[in-house]
Formats: sequence, C-alpha cells, structure tokens
Amino acid sequence: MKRSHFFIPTQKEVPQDAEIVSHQIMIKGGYIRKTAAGIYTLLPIALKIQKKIENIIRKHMNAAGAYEIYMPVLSPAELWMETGRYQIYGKELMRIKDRHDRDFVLGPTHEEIVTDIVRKNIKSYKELPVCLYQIQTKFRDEVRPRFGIMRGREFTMKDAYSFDASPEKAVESYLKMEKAYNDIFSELELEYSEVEAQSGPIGGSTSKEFMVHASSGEDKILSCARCGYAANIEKAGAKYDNPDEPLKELAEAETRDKKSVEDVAAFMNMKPEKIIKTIIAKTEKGFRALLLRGDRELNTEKAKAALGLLEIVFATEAEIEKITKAPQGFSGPVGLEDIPVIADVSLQGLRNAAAGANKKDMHFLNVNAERDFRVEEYADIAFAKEGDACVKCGGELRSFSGIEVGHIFVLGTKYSKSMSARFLDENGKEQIYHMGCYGIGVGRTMASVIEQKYSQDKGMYWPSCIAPFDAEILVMNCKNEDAVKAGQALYEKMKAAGLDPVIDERNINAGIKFAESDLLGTPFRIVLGNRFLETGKYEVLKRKTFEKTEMTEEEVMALFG
RNA sequence: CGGGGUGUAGCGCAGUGGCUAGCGCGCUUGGUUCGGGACCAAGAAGUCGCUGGUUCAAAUCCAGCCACCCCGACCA
Repeated sequence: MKRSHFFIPTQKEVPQDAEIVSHQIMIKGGYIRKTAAGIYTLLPIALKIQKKIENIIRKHMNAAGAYEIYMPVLSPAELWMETGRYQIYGKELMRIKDRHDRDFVLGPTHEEIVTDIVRKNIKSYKELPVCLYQIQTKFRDEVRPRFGIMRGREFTMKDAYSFDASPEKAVESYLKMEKAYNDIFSELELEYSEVEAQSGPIGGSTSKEFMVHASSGEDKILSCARCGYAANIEKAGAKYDNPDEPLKELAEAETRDKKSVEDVAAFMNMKPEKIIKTIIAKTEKGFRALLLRGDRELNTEKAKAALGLLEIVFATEAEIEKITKAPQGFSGPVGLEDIPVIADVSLQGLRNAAAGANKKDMHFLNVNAERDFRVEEYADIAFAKEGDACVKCGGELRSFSGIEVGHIFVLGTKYSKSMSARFLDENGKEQIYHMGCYGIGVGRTMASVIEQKYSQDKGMYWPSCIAPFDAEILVMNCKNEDAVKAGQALYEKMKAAGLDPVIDERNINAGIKFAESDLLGTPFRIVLGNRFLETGKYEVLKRKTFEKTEMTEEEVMALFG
C-alpha cells in the first residue's frame, strides 16, 4: 500500500474527551472515528487489525473443536421472554418494533438464540458435545459508554456456547475453552491474568475473566504472588486473623454523636478492626443485619452470591429506626432479635469488640459473638483488599488494574431449563443440556494491545500477527529520485515475497513521517535517508525491542523468514 | 438513572448585549526547507447545538428541548 493513497486520517490534536491512551492513539492515528456516543466507525487500519484478531480467535476456537455459525443480530422478543431476560435485562437491551408492531431486540448476547437452535436440531447424546461460536456485532445500551471502543454500545464480540450431557462434561468443555483463550491471548503478546470472577446476572457457577494488565483498566484484581491465586475484587476472598484473648465483661459506653466507625474508633482510642459494623440491609427476602469488621466494606455482589439473594440495598434511616429502635449509627447485633444476623468471615474469632447498642449515643464494649448475640450465618460478604492474606495460602495479596477482554462461564442449566432444551441419553431418557458460554471483546482486545504496547517516547508497536502492515518503508527525501526509486524497488520486492508493506513516499516533512509512523506501529520501520544514498544500507527499527540496525536488502528480506 | 459540566470552522480554544465573530493547529495554492508534526506569503472554510422568548440590537440574557462529556451502580 502506498501511504499517499491510503485512508489514514491522522490528526495532531485529539478531542478532549479521549482520556485513555488507546482512545487517543486510535483518534490521532486515524484508526477510528466517532459516529455517536459509544458508536464508532472503524477506518481501514483498525479494520485490518480487527480482522486479524478475529482470525487468530477463529484458529484457536476451531482447534478446540468449536464450529463457527452466524446468528442474527435481530431476534424476536419471544425467545427473551422464555428465559425472562426480556424483563430482567432492563434498559441495556435495545428493543425495536417491526412494521407489524412485533417486538424485537438487538442482541447483546445470544444464549437464547443458540439454545433455540440447538434444542430444535440436536436430539441425541451421540451428537454431544457441541460448541458453537460466532463473531458478531453486539448491542448493549450502556448507561455510560466510554473510552472509545473499549466500552461501546455497539461492539464486536466473539461469543461461544457449549452444550454437554452432564455437569462433568460441561467442565471438560469449559477447560478446552480456557486453554483456547490462553492460546489466543498469548499469541497476541498480551500480558494478562486469568482471574476468578463473579458470575453475575448471566448466571452459572464457575467463571473466570481474562484481564489484560493496564493501569487504565476498569477492573481491580487481587493476586497472590506466592501461590498465584488471582480474583476480581468483586469475588476475591481473604484470610483474617483476630488475636485470641480472654473474654471481658460486656460494658456500655457513651459515644455522643459518634456514628461512623472512624469516629467511634478515634473516640474510644481503639483500632477499627475491633469494632463491629452493623449494616441493616433490605433484600427481597426481608431485612438482614450484616455485620462487618470495622475496617471492611460490604461487597454486595459477594453478599448476594453467598446468601443466595438477588437484591441487597441499604435500609433507609426510617427503616433502621423501626428495626433497631435507635438512630442510624448506633445499630449493633446485641439485642437485635427481629431480623437474621449475618456476620462476615472477618469477624470470626474477634474478641471484646465494640458495637452499637441500638440506643442513641451508646455503644457496647467487650462484645463477643455467641455469648452476647447469635450469628445465624458466617459468610464472605466483604471486599478483600491489598495487603490481606490470601485465602488459599496466606501469602500477601497485591492489587492491580485490568481490562476484561474475555470471560468464560460454566452456565449449568439456567437457559436449557427455562427453554426446555433436551436430548435423549443412552437410556432413552430426556435430559437437559449443561451449558457454558465464553466471550471475547474483539474491539476491546485491539484497544488493550494499544494500552499495553504504546509508549510516549517509542510510539506504538503492533505484534506482527495483527499488525496493519508487515513493515513500513519511509523515504526521507522524496525529491531525490534515486531514493524514491530504491524505496519503491524494495516495496515491490517485499510484495513479490508475499508481504504486505506500506511505503511513505509523500513529499512532506520528515517529522510528520516519523510521527505518523509511530502511530501506525508496524513491527519494522525501514528508513531510506542520506545514509542509504551513501552506503546503500537501510536503517531498520525493530519496534518490538526498539533496536536500530543498518541492513542490506538481503538482511531486510531475511527478517520475514 | 442520580450528581456535575460543556455545546462557537475538521481539532483545540477566545469572545458575557453593539456594528464585518476571532486565534492556534489542520486544509488549499505558491515558494523556501528536507532525519522527528519546519518556515514565509496568499486563500477557503461558521444556520455560534435546536426552538421559542426578551430587546432598537442576542454567540452573549431567559425558557424548553437535544446532543456530548465527567463521577457512581453494570459489562466483552
């Protein structure tokens, strides 16, 4: 491709709303343009890269035995009503009506559609397992799209769905996908971690996320350097250690106007770890008292999962007063008889703690579980944090940020059950499919590569398997015919060798060529300048290592093996 | 959806009641440069987000609407 005839509209300044590196580079470098909020047009180089990423995904999905299909973007509302997601999905689901006033949705994911296909077409255990995938445009009417194509309302996703005869077989399918995902992200030269994740509204039991390491990532991950445990902070657990000590006698203390844990701790000159924080929560099954150690925050996602609840919200002040007979800030478990008391695991073994007395301006001292109040259940309901002890091995947890580029789930029978997707087993008995689902954000993966591979002083580097071109030839002085001819000769030679080079033969300032080259990030930059005219050698920059070498034509061609 | 903010040339911005709406970058033409977004000169480019109102006069004041952005809960 000749740079003079290719559509790469670069710009020197970027719009103010581009906050993260990948968004900035994609606008600056002429990769994408915004069409509406969260909706982008991919320009030629971004499309080229995306297609290469798609093909790498295809290669590994096919190798894992999955079959590519293509389901419609538009699907009838009835399928979504079968599983109840037409209601549950909420406003994020794009809904439209056809000319007959029938309801349709623009697919945000395809469990319903694929389950419908499978239930109508697979009837025997002999045909299992089956794993179907597609690469397609998805629609999610995000409340707040941001960061360019990182979180758009329309985006490209690879979604795969496995169907198995038993839970054990479903796990086998899941493990195959896990391997395929590791192969994919490794080939893309991404630094990433596979972390335990909360399943959330898609449902299912086991789930892992593939997190690309990036400071701009929206997810927080805790990981243990000693044993390798890693989990999304939404899910991560920790071990807690409370010093053993002889029980002291329960006592009351006046704590006028001291409501928050910090205030109480400071006032009583004790560590927040010695205070029991009591949260009155409203759930779909009624009110609950949730106890946390004073240095902990409630993690509603973990709490929902641990307690089998769908909704947990904080009670209002009026509700708190009604239940505890005291104003907000003085709630405590002692004497709280009317609602179930659930304690976070951080409270196990805590002795002689302070807690609200369910009386205005009063706290109890030397509160001890079992002796002074009854705990219905200990559950893991608090956020773990950096510095905590690893749940698996007790090592120290470190925190980092990540971009979620992939997510794999064991789904169980959530969809097959509600949609009556059945097959006949060896005994001629009807059984329900055990499913799994597996997603990769394709555009997001492309953006993640930029987040990781772009640097201010060295520019962009695209790994050769997905680079927009194999190499870029920069002819520095385009008024010099010899230089232009030599550049073009090399360009033709590379093309003849089956390579996909780009040549910048525009008669423009050198600075612009270098700046734009840094935005394009081809694995090799081959410069023909004055040195070339003197020595006949090309200056080659290998972007992966940022090494500069002078090379003969033969050596240049040898780079591509 | 809650809170905050912004809409003026392709991009970044200035212009708070006054006559022809500016500046930098980018773009076009000519010239000089020619290894890190260079310089000189001449140009083209705007329904001042939309609708309505106040006024002799509105980008500027008022109202409504729309779009976009930032902070939260959600997700590939």
